[in-house]
Amino acid sequence: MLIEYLQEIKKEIHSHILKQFPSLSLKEQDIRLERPPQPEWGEFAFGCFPLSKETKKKPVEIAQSLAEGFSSHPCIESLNANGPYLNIKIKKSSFSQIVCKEIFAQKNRFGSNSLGQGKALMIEYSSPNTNKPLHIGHVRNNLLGMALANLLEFCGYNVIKANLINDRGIHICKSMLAYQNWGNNVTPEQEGIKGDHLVGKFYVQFESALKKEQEEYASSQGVDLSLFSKPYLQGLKDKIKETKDKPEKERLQKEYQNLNERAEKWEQEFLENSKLYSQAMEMLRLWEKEDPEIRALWSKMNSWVMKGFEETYQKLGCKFDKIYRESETYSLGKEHVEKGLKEGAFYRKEDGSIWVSAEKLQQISPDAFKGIPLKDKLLLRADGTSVYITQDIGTAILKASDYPLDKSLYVVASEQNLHFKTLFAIMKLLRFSWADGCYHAAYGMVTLPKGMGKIKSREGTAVDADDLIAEMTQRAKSKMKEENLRVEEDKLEETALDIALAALKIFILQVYPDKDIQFDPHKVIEFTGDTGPAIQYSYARICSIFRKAKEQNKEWKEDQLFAYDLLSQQEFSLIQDLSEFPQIIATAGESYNISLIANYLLNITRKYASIYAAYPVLKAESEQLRDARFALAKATAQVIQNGMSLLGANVPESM
RNA sequence: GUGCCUGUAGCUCAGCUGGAUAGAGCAUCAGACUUCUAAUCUGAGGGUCGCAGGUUCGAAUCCUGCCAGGCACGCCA
Repeated sequence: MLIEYLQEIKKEIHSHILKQFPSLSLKEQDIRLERPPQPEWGEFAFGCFPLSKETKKKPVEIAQSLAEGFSSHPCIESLNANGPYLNIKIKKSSFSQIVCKEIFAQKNRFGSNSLGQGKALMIEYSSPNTNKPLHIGHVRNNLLGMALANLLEFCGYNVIKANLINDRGIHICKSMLAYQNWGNNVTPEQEGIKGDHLVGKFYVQFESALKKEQEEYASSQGVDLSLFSKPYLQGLKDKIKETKDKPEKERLQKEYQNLNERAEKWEQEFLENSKLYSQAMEMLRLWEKEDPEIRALWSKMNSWVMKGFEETYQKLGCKFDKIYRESETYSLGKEHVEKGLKEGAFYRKEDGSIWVSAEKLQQISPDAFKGIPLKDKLLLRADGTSVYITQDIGTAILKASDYPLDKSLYVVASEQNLHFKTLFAIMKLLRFSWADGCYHAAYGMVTLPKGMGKIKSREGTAVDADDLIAEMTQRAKSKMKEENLRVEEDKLEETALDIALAALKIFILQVYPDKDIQFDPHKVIEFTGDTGPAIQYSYARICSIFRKAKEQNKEWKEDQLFAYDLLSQQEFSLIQDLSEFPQIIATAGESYNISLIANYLLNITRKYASIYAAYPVLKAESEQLRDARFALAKATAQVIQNGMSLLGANVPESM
């Protein structure tokens, strides 16, 4: 077994050190083996720095003396000193044998572990609003969520994938109102477009009508709207920064503050006078009162949207075990807020609204709120209607009562960091034992390049998920036709989609989750270089080798001892990379960091491509060498497949 | 203003639990298809790791301060 083998090497190094320096307090688990920068130097390296203090010798001397004093060991070929490092050369043949044998034996389980054995974990992701179609920002969420779910399942957790549908609120009513006003009772079927796109159209229509109304109102009041606009205010901000003259700077700052306040006030005033907005609010009230007509429209439009989402989910490979709807959880949230009030966790203001105090939050989670000048948080309005966090409280409690959860992950953008800190603290205040298992798996935004503003559906700057996938699939298809077409006609569509999705998934998942991703809608996601298709390409070429081998009657069976010692340094180095896959998975699983896997796959793909060009399998100089290369190819393909499947990407056998 | 995140090659990103000469891809230039799939490979050029201090035998990595960008601080969701 691989783990035992690596342990054995550590053990030997440890005991070898103690032989020379018996008085050391060094423990076996303190031995950290690294990988030398040059493969020729060896497979592992031990830096002698930590021994220097106790032995009162220089690391260089220690390495020297350790190398000289070594005789032999079944796994270790030789020890060499190189400066302060003790470089270890192992018996490559037996190591390769162990690695490949393990991969062949475990197949698609290779790399898995039992980190989460016996633990139930819920992962909530996607969580869409039912008023507009999914865009590139949602795609990042969906891909991260699905990949995390796969990864954690691979790490032994019993994973429950949940989706919380945001199907209630003023934004939903906006689309509904637009449909009622201008929709002429059209259906997605009549229009021939997906339901989410149709509803999204009405949402945009509402927003532009509202904007028009706003402009009209402004001119009737003699207000210059351009002074309140984002670009103008931003320009003023930039000017303040540039201004050196103090009095002038202060004057500008005052002007900025003044304008900001006026803008806010005016916005408020407009909404109070807006016919459209008050219609939408009236609709929300009717919805809360369960007005049958409004509820019927709501159900109809929601089902259109959900049907549209399901199509997109299916393409992206997103699956869910449990669907929660905000419309079904917010009243439970209200109940628990009332309960918390009775138990003294919250307090009630004179107007009847219910709050949690900043002090209580700070007390229960001091670390989370360290240094933050926290304000009291509203949990329930005076009129008894719920706010955003009310329904999240309800949903969290419902989740834990539906399943006995050890961990509960929320895949939500990092802009909501404070919200989740607050939510989790409230759960602790309500003394739920599972509150400590809650974790916000945050990720950065998908942004447009500088000067292009923000991604916003209602302003039409969003990159639509369906459009993007369709366009990429089209490009993959023409690319395949451009090459020698190696794919059967009936598999063309499917393969093109696989390639497009792999490109999209690797593009997004290779980036460290905390980082923002800059996405230029005018540039395409590439298919060449360090991309998803490159990983698939390596896999397809390996499959091709085995197909050709079969045609040429070159038999190969994996359950043999191969002459791995004939392999080149470069090839052996790849075997060592493959042996590290389980460790990558474990680290990724512990830190919820998907990008480690994507980058690992790109790394081994690059190495394999180089090996592919330099070391032919079928035309190897000897049969023994050929068989060893078969083994390496097979093992590489298996690891690529395992890694890609965690990222939710398919690997076609030809492309 | 306060807090969190980010700053590495022209561009997009790895590396960050301190360790050997800071790595890829794209773009640029020069090579390689009668060869297991050229969506590839080989090579070249390209870096004050935001800046300044500190800790250390050793810092892209840890600490402090500053600078720049993003986000949050709503009876919006």
